[in-house]
Amino acid sequence: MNRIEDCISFLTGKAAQAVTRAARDRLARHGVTPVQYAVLQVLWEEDGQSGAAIGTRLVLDSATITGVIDRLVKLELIARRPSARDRRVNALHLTDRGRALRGPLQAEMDALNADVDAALGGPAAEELKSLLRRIAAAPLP
Amino acid sequence: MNRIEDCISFLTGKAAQAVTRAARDRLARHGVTPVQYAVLQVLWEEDGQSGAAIGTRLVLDSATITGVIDRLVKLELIARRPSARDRRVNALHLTDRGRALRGPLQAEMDALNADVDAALGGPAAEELKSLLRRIAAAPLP
DNA sequence: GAAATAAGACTCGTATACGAGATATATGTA
DNA sequence: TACATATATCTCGTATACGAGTCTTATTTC
Repeated sequence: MNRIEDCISFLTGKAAQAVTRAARDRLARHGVTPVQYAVLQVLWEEDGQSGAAIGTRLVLDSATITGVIDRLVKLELIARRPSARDRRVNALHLTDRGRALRGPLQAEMDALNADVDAALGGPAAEELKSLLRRIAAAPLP
Repeated sequence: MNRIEDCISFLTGKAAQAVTRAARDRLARHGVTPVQYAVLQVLWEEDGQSGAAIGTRLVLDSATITGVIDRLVKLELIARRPSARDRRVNALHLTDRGRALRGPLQAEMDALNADVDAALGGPAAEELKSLLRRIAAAPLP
């Protein structure tokens, strides 16, 4: 592998960088980041989940998820509420502002997905997604 | 896009996360990170390049490349040497230790690429690389 | 040649990302 | 019940990543 541009880790990183930049630009219009969006998306599906549950779903370390939640709380998009069942847990609940962002943010991300479809062509985009899923799940030694 | 797992930005990010983790584990045996490896790879090709040239090649902001170079200097793998031609520039030169890492580090990354080939199958891996290049180069609005 | 502009490197602030470790609480087992 | 273990969250330190701004030096333009 003589050229860095042929190295799989460089290629995946730069593809993610390009897509994440587009996502960041779109989401920044609404004051949130891509990872913050991902957490909100999980809570829009089911409110009141724990940080650990969200971290598992998004494949994020507990140290990382703590910081993301801190900033979402500071933005008043979610709130920590102690769980009655398990006193180690803070249940995460959307605020009204957090709920209100659902439509606008999903529209931005739908547009981004459409942009990628347009750039690659629909079948190639589906093929890419399929390969990305396989790589993300592959057990690399 | 109702599920975060179907969102292209999530998929590219998680694929990159998986591959980068494998690269980090391999490179950590030699005390360097994936981005530090990328900088070394560029210098192995041609020693004495500027930070700006490397940043352009690796698609890294000047703020980012400064930090990476700082750490490579601290590791004594490269050294900053003022350029005679342009006094704004620090030419970056490999040290003996930086040169000595070429074989071992390239072997690690060759092994990683082989792992991905094995996980996806050769043709699928080539197809993935091709799609990743297209996405990285796509002009997303 | 002087002024405007551009480019290289750097600093600062913020946001992931993660290893390591600390604390509090649950859970399983002897 | 007592103890060992596991889990949820958090803190700290380090490393990208990048926007914004500064400083110095080149280059362009008039």
